[in-house]
Amino acid sequence: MEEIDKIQNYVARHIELTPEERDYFASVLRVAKVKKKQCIVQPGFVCRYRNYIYTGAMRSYLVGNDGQEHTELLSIDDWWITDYNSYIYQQPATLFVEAVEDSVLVQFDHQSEQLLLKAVPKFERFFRIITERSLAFFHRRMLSNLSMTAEERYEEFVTKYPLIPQKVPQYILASYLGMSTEYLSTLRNNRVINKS
Amino acid sequence: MEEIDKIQNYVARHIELTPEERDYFASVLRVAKVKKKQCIVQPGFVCRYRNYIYTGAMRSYLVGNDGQEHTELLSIDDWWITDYNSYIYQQPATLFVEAVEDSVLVQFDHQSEQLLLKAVPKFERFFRIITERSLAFFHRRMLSNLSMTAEERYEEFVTKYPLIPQKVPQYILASYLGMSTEYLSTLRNNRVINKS
DNA sequence: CGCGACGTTGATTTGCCTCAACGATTGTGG
DNA sequence: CCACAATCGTTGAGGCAAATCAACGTCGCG
Repeated sequence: MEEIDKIQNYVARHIELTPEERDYFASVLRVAKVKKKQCIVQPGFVCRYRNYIYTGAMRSYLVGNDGQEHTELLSIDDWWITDYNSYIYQQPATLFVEAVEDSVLVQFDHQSEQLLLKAVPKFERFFRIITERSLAFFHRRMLSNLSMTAEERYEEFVTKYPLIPQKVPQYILASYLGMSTEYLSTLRNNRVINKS
Repeated sequence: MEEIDKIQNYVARHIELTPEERDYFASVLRVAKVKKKQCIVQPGFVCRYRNYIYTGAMRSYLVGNDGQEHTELLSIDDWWITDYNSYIYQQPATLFVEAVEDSVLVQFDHQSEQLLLKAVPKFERFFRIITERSLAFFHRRMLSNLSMTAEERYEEFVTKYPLIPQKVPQYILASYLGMSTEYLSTLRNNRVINKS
């Protein structure tokens, strides 16, 4: 299957596997297709899967006490998504994980991941590396949120990730960047005026 | 040395080492003592070390374009600190890493860490686990910053980490929580009034 | 065609910042 | 051991970035 091939290539960029190891790895994977707006994780239920996005776009978000949605992570092809705290500690989720558009995922379930790590310790290295990169990403985002204004965060986002705003409705982008939909809307219009 | 013993115990909680592996590990470590206000990392220089805090308290912070300090991470004994992006990619730092009080650190330099990973692959597992936890922590902090008010973040912080506010001056706490010193000060006083 | 999802716009409000001045505490050199 | 200067916290006045509220336009889809 092409979905499995793609993630095999992804893994091969970081560690070298024997054909047997590749086969074993493939055997623990599972492909899932989700429709736009469908949720694969909900608060209160333990999150079973770490999801590699083959195609599509997903997001994880929290519904606050005030009823507002706050997007924790926006993720597109060749990236990952899950309720991270729920997945690694196997505790009830606090987030929704939802398809922003029709998507195809490759899923790792938690128990198989543990078995895989025992059987093929090279995967420790694989997960170390991708976790380090994800952490470095979150460090950068944290700094942006602490030190930049709403407008600067928006500008930074569209220049760093020009593909995402094309796929994602603005109310989601706004909730990811930590501002209201209305404010993002006025920012975008001021922007057009300033540029001309 | 007791500093080395402590980190050996820390490691032993996650992986089992042979005596030879323990000795090799100890040989790549280095103990550093830093005085309050001393910086061990500065913008523009590549960050050489990952630091385990034996005793003391450290922080990493960014000086924004406006000249304001934004504390990325506050860390005390038995935790870690570094300019993460600088360390793992070995690129020039953007942060200061400073001692909040006199501290004793156990330092891993980047090159030795790579050699250690080759020589003793079990450490892949060790770093995977601590990186996962750190990432989970950042996910939670991200959500707090997106969904909570300044007052709620302060309340959460003092109940979760009651030890830290005792060690850390308020202007640092404020810059960690993403608010001004003055505002944190008024929050604390309103709080006293409301409780009585 | 009609409804729901999404984006926009303007008026008003507010959480938090900035600025400025003033105590309190700490530490340091003479 | 004291005097003086930093460093740190507090308080209040005023201001601004961004939220909220409300109403309306538009598009896509069942």
